[in-house]
Amino acid sequence: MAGTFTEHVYAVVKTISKGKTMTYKQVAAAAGRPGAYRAVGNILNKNFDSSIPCHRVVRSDGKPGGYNRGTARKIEILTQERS
DNA sequence: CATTTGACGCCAA
DNA sequence: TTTGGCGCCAAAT
Repeated sequence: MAGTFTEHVYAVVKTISKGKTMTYKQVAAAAGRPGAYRAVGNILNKNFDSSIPCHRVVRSDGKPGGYNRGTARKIEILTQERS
């Protein structure tokens, strides 16, 4: 079990079911730091692990946000899984 | 060790 | 309703 906030974020994102999406705030809250939604984005940004569906994490505005592999790619994946 | 950055979020104008 | 500015946390430099 990870004791660091970063590891918790990874675990939470991995928990997101296919076709589902969670906001950065929800992920941060689930990780134990509801106010660290900023850090969540920064953590995922540096994360290049394909085992982590970081593309399932979106903004509260409904916008996809960003993606370390290209925002357009993220939108495409989300559209595919959401269908 | 201190400062800046960054895939955000919410409030005020 | 839309735009701008401020605040937050963790990691990188």
